[in-house]
Amino acid sequence: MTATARRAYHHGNLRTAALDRAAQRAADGGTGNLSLRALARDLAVSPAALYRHFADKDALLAALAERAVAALAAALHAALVAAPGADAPARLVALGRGYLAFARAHPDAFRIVFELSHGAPVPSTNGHLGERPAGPFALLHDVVEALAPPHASAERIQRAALSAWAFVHGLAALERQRAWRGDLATVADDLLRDYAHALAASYPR
Amino acid sequence: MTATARRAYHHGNLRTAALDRAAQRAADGGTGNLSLRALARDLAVSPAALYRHFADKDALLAALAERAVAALAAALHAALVAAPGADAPARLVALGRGYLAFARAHPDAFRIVFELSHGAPVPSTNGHLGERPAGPFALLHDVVEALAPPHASAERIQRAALSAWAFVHGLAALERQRAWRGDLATVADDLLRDYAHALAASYPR
DNA sequence: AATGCAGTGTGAACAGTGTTCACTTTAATG
DNA sequence: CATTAAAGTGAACACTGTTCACACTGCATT
Repeated sequence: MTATARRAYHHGNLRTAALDRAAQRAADGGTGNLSLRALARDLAVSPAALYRHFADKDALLAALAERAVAALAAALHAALVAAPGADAPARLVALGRGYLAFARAHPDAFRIVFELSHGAPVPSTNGHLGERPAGPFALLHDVVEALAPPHASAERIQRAALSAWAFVHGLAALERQRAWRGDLATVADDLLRDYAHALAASYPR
Repeated sequence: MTATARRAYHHGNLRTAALDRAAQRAADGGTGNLSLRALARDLAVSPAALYRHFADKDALLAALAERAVAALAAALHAALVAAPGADAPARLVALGRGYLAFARAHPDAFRIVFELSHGAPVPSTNGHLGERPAGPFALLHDVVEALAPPHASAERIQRAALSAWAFVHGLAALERQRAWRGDLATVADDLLRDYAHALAASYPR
């Protein structure tokens, strides 16, 4: 936004170019195959040049993770928008499907969001997932809230949202490592529906 | 088991010594800080020596993962044994607690099991998690089966077990990255109980 | 308009890495 | 005892992340 984001001196806005290329390079080959020197080579730039924009390789990865979080949020939002008239359970299912689809389509982005190489603090769900949620988790929280009766306590909703997140995230993680012979995708879809209905049914009591 | 496992020539059973040291080194500092050369230095051995026992660094990591899977299975088994007279839901909760406790106590081992550096095939739950389960998943499968009524189809049990695994795994993953302010541990425990009861309640229908 | 000056990029260097290769040592086996 | 295959060595190669003194660039100030 300052002067950095618009145009640069020699190269013409490195940083974003570096991030683009890095994301592209991570897409095939994984995060492990990402080397600063190779990246610099791709950009026809000295290896040291990158250090004017990223303090560290981890900083580069962190910036990449930030982008990935935004992309995930956008994907989830799109999934909700694509199902406009649906009731709350259906919206929850749509959200879960979007989550799984994102994890499937961008495994590298998904991975980098949820496991910053050195186990760093991690923005994870963007901002702390605890109280006033923001980012991807906010969408889930809202849907879960809509699913709950009006008298449901905030804490209960919070917990339900966390539970749902854990469930879908677990499915994504298991699916990513092919821990199920045959396509776990369709099974996951069924489980997703079951979960949403079970959650909805759990409230009247 | 052949001659390798018992005793070695010069060093006295490298490989296991290397794995021990590697596990210990991964315990503090993470898998990323694990370097073959440093490992060789620790063992007072030439870097090339390790290549007589591991084709690759990834092979070393894979062997480490294999160990971790066994350790996880042992931990889960111990968790079950520690709750002898409990009914099925309580046993399921015990299993989940054991899983989370393991992920907490050995984050490195947990991580290496579920994300082999380069996204390799991954033994994950030991053998394929699909049909006749073996390893850690087998324990879960049995408990879920005990929870279900006799007329429940094998497929349904299979799915329920997968669902439970995904849920607990998701909790572990979220907890590992502190995606919840305050201790997610106690909340996770509650959610675990809720889940077990909800699963049990879902059957009569 | 000339002059600073901070923002960018360079090139060379350092330490450390995974991996290979020809070589020597070792212990068991015929 | 001689052979042989396993086990370990040392040097080398091609990389990597990171740093440093330096050179360039364009904006702002005098």
